[in-house]
Amino acid sequence: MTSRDLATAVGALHREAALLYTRVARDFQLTSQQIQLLCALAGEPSFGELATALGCDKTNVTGMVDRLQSRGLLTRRSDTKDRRISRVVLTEDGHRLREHVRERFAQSVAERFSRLTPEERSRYAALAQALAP
Amino acid sequence: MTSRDLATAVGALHREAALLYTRVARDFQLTSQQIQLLCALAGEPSFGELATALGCDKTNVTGMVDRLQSRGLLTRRSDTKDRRISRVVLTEDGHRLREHVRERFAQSVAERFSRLTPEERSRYAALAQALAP
DNA sequence: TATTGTTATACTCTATAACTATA
DNA sequence: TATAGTTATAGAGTATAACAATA
Repeated sequence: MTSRDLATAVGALHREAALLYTRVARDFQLTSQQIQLLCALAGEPSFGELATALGCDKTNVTGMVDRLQSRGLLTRRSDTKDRRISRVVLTEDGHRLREHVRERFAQSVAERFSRLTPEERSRYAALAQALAP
Repeated sequence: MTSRDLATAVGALHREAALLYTRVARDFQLTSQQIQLLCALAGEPSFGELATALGCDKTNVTGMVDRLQSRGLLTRRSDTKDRRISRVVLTEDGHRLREHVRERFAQSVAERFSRLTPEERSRYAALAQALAP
């Protein structure tokens, strides 16, 4: 498999996943970026850590957290050691919603991959070979 | 591999690809969505076909095409059979740029996957198994 | 009547620069 | 001085509703 073929397969899988994220997000009245922020919350990350995980600037995280906080899904907590740092904490509602989102996304992925055309299947099989050691 | 594990791996690959797209796009002074529109241009799609391929509303395609057209990368062409339909055509500059973008993205993907940590590699290997027939 | 692309509107995401409060 | 989060700003992506041209 050439690097171009690998890139094509990765691009196809990326678009596929993006469509699923968008659909799931809409079902929950959220944006795709918002459910990705929720699912990226491991522990209690700082704003900077969230920005790195999401691949965007830290200035954007402020607004995204604002909007999710105003919906009661998460809160800010001051770091006890370094008072410059704010940490993002899921509320109970946030935990519940994230669990539902993950479950729904997993269902969507499973369903989508069970309905691949032969062409799509062979493309992903080639991707699988390239990824395997 | 459970459907949750599959979804986790797909999500990780999606985020990985998104970061690569963003970086490549910035190198060409474009947005991630713009290079995805360019790369999604197979033949001479209508606006509606583009919207479906990109997973967004047709109303957004108008603006995205406007911006790329003002940079000389593509043009509109009226369908000869149905005058309601406009088709999007890459210019010569557009073809050249798309080729460079694809090459750069392929390089980025190849380089990224050559530097996976053992943990990442095993996660993707599990994904590969789930994707293989 | 239905469909295609467009416009208007409102909201979200995004990066850059300048600011504050902490370190 | 340097860093973390914020604000202001500008541009781009997004969906909904309403519209003109065409079928």
